[in-house]
Amino acid sequence: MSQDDDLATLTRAVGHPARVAILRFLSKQKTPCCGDVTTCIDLAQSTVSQHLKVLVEAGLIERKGQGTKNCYSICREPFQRLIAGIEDILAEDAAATQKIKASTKS
Amino acid sequence: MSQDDDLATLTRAVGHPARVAILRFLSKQKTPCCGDVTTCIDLAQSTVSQHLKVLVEAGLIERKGQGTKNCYSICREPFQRLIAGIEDILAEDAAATQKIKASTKS
DNA sequence: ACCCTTTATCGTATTTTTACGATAAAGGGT
DNA sequence: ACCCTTTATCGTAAAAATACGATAAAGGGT
Repeated sequence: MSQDDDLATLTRAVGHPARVAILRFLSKQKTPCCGDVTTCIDLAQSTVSQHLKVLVEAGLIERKGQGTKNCYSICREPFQRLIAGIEDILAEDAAATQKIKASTKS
Repeated sequence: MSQDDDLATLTRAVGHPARVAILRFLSKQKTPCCGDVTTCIDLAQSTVSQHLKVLVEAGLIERKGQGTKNCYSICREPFQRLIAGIEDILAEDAAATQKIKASTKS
């Protein structure tokens, strides 16, 4: 997977109000189960489960099956990768500016 | 617009490989026009224009109509907002950890 | 004035996303 | 063993995203 695809996958997974809310909730409440999330999100249980699946498949969260109660928790690494990807885009801007400055100076 | 909605809008706008590629290109090449982007992206001109529109509407890039040649450039502020939003989610995690540590200690 | 380039928009088809209810699987408690 | 809770998955309907060609608008050059 290219870097662009990776960043697109990560941002797309975050890119829904319900999923942002879920991520924030997971961050506050450590490893809550699906039901905990559902009561806080005002969406059907199946819909919440689907959003959780999207986040798991993107690698942003992790499922820990504890019997009948599955718990979820945030994975920090992909978020760092996301931030790094955004910063990388902005950095290329800075690099380009640098180049222009250098060539103007000479 | 809530903070969650804002972050969702920003990440959703980034969340497509073509748009990531466009953003990266805009960052390297300062204020290129639509045609410049089109030749680099291998998509129809109308499709590229549509992607540019998505990015403009999210506020991530800016259009500067220079007559028949419209030029685009990156807006840095919303990217910072995006990063801040992600960091905010992770920070709540840290804050929660802090709380747990504090309560365990007392 | 004329043509040519550039690019946004329109119309449209296809695919994907989103949401829900219903159902099934999987344990936990008694 | 039985029921009850929990939750993923299936089926499905509606909405949104994605891509393209065709077209129109808007200047630039001669």
